[in-house]
Order: sequence, then structure tokens, then C-alpha cells
Amino acid sequence: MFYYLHYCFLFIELIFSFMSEINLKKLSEELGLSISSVSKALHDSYEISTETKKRVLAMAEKLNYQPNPFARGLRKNKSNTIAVVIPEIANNFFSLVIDGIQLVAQQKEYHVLTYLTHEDYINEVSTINHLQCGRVDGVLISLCGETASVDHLINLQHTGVPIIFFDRIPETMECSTVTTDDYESSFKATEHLMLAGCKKIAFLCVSRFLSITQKRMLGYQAALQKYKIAFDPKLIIQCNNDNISNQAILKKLLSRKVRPDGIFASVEKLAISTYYVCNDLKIKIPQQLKIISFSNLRTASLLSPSLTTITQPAFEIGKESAELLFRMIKKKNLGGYMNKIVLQSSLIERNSTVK
Amino acid sequence: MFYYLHYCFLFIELIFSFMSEINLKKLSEELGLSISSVSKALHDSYEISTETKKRVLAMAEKLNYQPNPFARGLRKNKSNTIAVVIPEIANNFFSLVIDGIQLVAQQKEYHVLTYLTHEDYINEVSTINHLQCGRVDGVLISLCGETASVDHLINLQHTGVPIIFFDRIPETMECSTVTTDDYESSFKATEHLMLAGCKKIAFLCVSRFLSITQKRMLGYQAALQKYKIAFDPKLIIQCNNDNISNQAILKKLLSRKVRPDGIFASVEKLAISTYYVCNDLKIKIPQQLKIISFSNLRTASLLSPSLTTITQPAFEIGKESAELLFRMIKKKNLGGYMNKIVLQSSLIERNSTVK
DNA sequence: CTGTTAGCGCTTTCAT
DNA sequence: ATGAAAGCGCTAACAG
Repeated sequence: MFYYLHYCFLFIELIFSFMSEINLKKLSEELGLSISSVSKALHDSYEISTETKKRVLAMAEKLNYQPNPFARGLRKNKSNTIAVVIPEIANNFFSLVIDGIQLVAQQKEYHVLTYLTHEDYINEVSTINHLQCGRVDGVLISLCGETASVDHLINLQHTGVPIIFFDRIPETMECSTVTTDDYESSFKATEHLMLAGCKKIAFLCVSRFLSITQKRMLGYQAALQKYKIAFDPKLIIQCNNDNISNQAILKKLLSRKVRPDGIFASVEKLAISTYYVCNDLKIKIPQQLKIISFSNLRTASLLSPSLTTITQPAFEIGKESAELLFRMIKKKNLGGYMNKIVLQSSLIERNSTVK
Repeated sequence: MFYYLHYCFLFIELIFSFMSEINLKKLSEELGLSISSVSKALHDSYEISTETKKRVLAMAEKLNYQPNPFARGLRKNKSNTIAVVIPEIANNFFSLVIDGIQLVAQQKEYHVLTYLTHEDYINEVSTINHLQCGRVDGVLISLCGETASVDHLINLQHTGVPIIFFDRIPETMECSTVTTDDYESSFKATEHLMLAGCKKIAFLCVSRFLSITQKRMLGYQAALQKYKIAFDPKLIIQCNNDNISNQAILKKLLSRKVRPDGIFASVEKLAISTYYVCNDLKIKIPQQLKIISFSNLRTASLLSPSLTTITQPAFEIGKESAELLFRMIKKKNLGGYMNKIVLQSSLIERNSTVK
């Protein structure tokens, strides 16, 4: 019995010896120096002799010393962390954006917290509120489709946290943004369909009041106008975030007696849903219906038939946004100039879509 | 001049008043209570009267008090954060996994740090080492394809951080894992090709020494054996992480005088590359070459022709992994039993691939 | 039921 | 060139 206990304690001790985090105190004891000297040495302070610095660095390396991020964060009021808030991640556009963000963050030795709102406004608000307390040095966000008010973001900005909005930006708030040429590219996309002979082009969107939806719709309307085609509000199709219900909506659209002959999907997933519905309804793409879509689908040209896309430079959006954010963090540039970066999308024609 | 300075100060003051984080001290001053009472009230301690609790809660709400995560983390030695370490994010499998992880993390009010290794061992090691110092309460990881030694992970485990490996797991380390039935599903996939008439099936992989590659290859070999087809090492094609060079490799493979009549891609991207190469070489799928692939491509059935897939339950893998991790965090179950969870993949036949 | 205080690990000012 | 000590905001043990 006692032997058992004895071993038990030995075991526990073993665990604890493993678990012992090495901190400045242990390091300094090991070196016979004071805590502050070690700290200074690790920060390459001019106050410390080269000899000592070498010893400290060697020992830190040997014991694999890693400074406690909480102690440092508490003391310096800096987290070395940024937050990325996006509607969803299982999405080619957003996962590419994150890729770009991570690249820059890694270079700057920053950590990246990711949050998903699932297009839910309540989620967005509570996520942002959790960021009020210095958990992050900056925030990158693409608004959820239901964002009604941006008060939560204004509050966050007021607490001194730099925010960069990308792609889905607020209209009623002074802020830095990274976007693409939504109006121009939508104009071109619509024109593309009309040049291919379309007369009744439906515009599919998820959230009518989102900045990008607005701009894309304006581009669509302007193109119609150029070709003297009357704008028909019945061809603006408001979908949502649920694929099943979207397919029902699209089924209804494509079963109308006067069916559209072209689809402009302002979001990738709506184009995909259209494909499935066309398959059900035996509608031939592109003979009976031509489709163009905003999309970052890497297999777009392999689809049957392939999908002509407006492709946003998602990776670059991530990179630019992150770089802009780090510039703001560095300069503590708040209340100053707000930056507006606009990148170019590219229209990728896949021959089988038109003709 | 002096006026200018004056305004300058006013401005700075304004900024600071905005930026003033409210902490327990301010809250307690506002309420005329001690800091500890406020803290206890916020934690719903039995020591505090209902009346006081109400007052405190109301004031905290009013001032939108958020506890400083660094102070709390430092004190409690707990971060309320987990890390997810994956090879890449612009990948249907991994982004779905993250989706599952985030769902669970959000429920548990945890934060999620994401790190990408880009299949680079050096990156993996340095990422893991940065996690030694209590930055996270647990780690979810899928190994990079070049992982040579797992010492960095053993070290991390020894410091007391629970680790769950998913999909790509180490072979030489006692650990908890969440995987899928790679052997069985690969067997079925290979069998599927053989039943469709294939005699020379090439096996494409990215990293030969990865656990999943091994298991998938064993399933492939076992199926060959069942159908009395001799195993040909020349049909094991080692690719890498670069699409361009992979296409060159595949081009070479498909230009052999005795060309394979079936492809089993152990990774989605290799199947896609095969499609592109076949297009170049005018090889008809599936007439001249049948393809099956591990894949989470949501548009697999829209590809031309559609791709038959073994689809791993990526979202569930994420959920299960995260849930297991939180159980370990709660129980501080280290050195104890290691859990091994195995989920089922599903073989999704798309009619156009075979026949 | 409420208040006082020590201390988590680190940085930084000041003293030597 | 090195060390002592205060304090970041919070929690928890202890005192009253």
C-alpha cells in the first residue's frame, strides 16, 4: 500500500518535472543572474555585456525558454495576435483570403485567431464584443450578410483596436477597406452574357443589403442600360444561406413560363445550386441558360459545362488587408486617414459556357 | 502655437478617454465596492449578496466590461484558447475540419488560433515550439507531409498540453487520434476500379511516409491481391505539393507506352491535376482512364466527367477531434489512456466515372 | 457578506 | 553592467 503511494508520488513528481514551464526566474537561477538582467539580455539591451548576453542566449536555447505570452501581454498591453472574422470558412474565397493573411502574419510573428459568424448578426456582435479587452492588436473582418448596425464595430474602433474591412464593408462608417472592383467587373460580366445573346438575365444574390451585392447589382443594371434592356425587378433573386431553400427558389425561377436565358450569380454557391437545379429540370447549359458567377472555384473549367467566372484575387486581398492592418498597428494610426484599397478581379472565360 | 498645442492635448485626451479599457478597478470605484467583491460578484460567488450581484452585473453590462484575458490567463494559467495546426487551408478537407472545430469551440467559449505549416517540417517545429509557453490549452494537429521526427510534439505533450492528431497521425508516439477507415475505404476504391475493368491502377500520393498514405496504399495492395493482380511498384507515383511539377509527373506517367487504365488518387488535388493532364493529352475519362479519389469536393458530380470519390466526414472529424480535446483539457487526462477514434468514409459513385 | 493582500511572469525604471 | 522593485489586471486565500 505504502509502496504504491510512494510510486504514485514519484509519478506525480515526474509529471510535474515534465510540466515545469521554464520562466525567467528559473533561467536566472540557473545562470546566477537577476531576473531583470536575463530579461534585458534576451532583449539585447545595451546595458548587458556581450559575454553575459551570449551565456543567457545559450541557456535560453538549451532549456527552450519561451516567454509567457500572458505575462508579456499584460505588461505591454500588446497581444501579438490579430483576429479574422468571416462569415464562413468552407468557402473558396474566404479560405484563400485566410491563406494570404496567415502568410503575412507569420512573417510578422503574429498569431491569428479565427472566428466564424455563419452569416449571423448576433454571432458577429458577440464575437466583436469579446475582442474589446485587448485580446487582439487588430481585426480583419468581412461583414455577415445580416449586419444591421455597425455599432459594435464602431465601439471596438473607439477602444483603439484597428479594424480592416475586406470585401464586405460597411457603408455608414469611416474605416479602412480592401475591396475589389465589384461595379466594373459586374458590368463586364453582364455585358459578357448579353454579347452571348442573353436578353433576360437574372441576378442572384444572398444578401441584398451587403455592400458587394449593391455594387454588383449597380454594375449589372448599368450594363443592362448600355444595351437598352429594361431592368426587371422580378429578375433580382434574393437567396439565402441555405442550399436546400436556395434550390427551391431557383427551381421556381427556372420554371417560370418566361424563363431567364442568363444567370449572373453574385456568389459562387448560387451558381453551383443553379447547376444542380438545371440538371433536375433538364435545362441545358449553356444552350438554354448561360451562367456567369463570382467564384474562386479552382475546378471551374472542369465543371460540366465549365463555369465562366469573375475571380477575385482572394489571396492578395488577404495579404493586402493584413499588411494594411500591420501598418495601422505599428503607427497606432487611429482617427487618422482611412485607407481604401481596391484590387482588380479578372473575368475568366471558359469557352464552353458561351456557345 | 500654444493654442495648437492645447488642442493637440485635448485631442489626445479624447483618444484616451475612448481607449480607456474598463477594468475591475474602475468598475469597483464606480460601484463603491472593493475589487475582490466585484470579481466575486461577477463569478457569482456565494459570498456575495444577491443585491450586490445585481448591481455589479448591471454596471458591468452598462460599461460593457470585458475581463482582461491576459491577466486572467496569467493568474489561472489557462488561456481558453486552442491551436489548430494544419498543412494548408485552401483545401476542402481542412476547411471543413476547421468548420467543425470552430462549432465546438464556440459552444465551449474557446478561441481558436490557426497555424499553417504549408507541408514544411521546419514550420511545424517552430509553430509547435511557440506553443510551449501556455499560449493554448490544447492542440489539434494534422502532420505535415515531411514530418521526420515528432520530438517537438513529444516535448509539447510533456509540458502538459493535450494534443489530438487527426487524419495525419504519427506512428511512433503514444497519442490520441481521430482518423477515418483509410485501409478499408482504399480497398473498396481500388476494388471499385477493378470491377469497372481496370487492370493497371496507378496509386498517386503526395507524401509516401505519411500515416494515411501508408494505410491507403495497403488497402490498395490488398485489393490488388484479392483480384490476383500483381503489385507493380512503378505504379506508385510519388507527387509533391506543387501543382506544376505534379502535372509534369503525371504527364510522364500517362505518356508511358503501357499507360495505366485507372488512377487512384490518395489526395484530391492529384485527381484534379490528372484531369488537366488528360485534357492536354486528349485522354478520355472514363473511357481510357478511370479515376477515383479521396476528395471533399462539393462539385465532384459536376466535373466533366464527374469524379467518383471517397469522401471523409471532414466536418465530423473536426467536431470529434475538438470534443475529444476538450474532454482531455477538462480531465487533465495526460499520460492516461489515449483515445483512438475512427470514423467512416463514404464511397460516392458518380455514374459517369465508371462506364 | 465584504475587504485586504499576495502573486501569476514579465518589463521597465531607478538604484547601485 | 547588474540588481531591486513596482506594477500590468486578475484571482483566491485569508481576515474581518
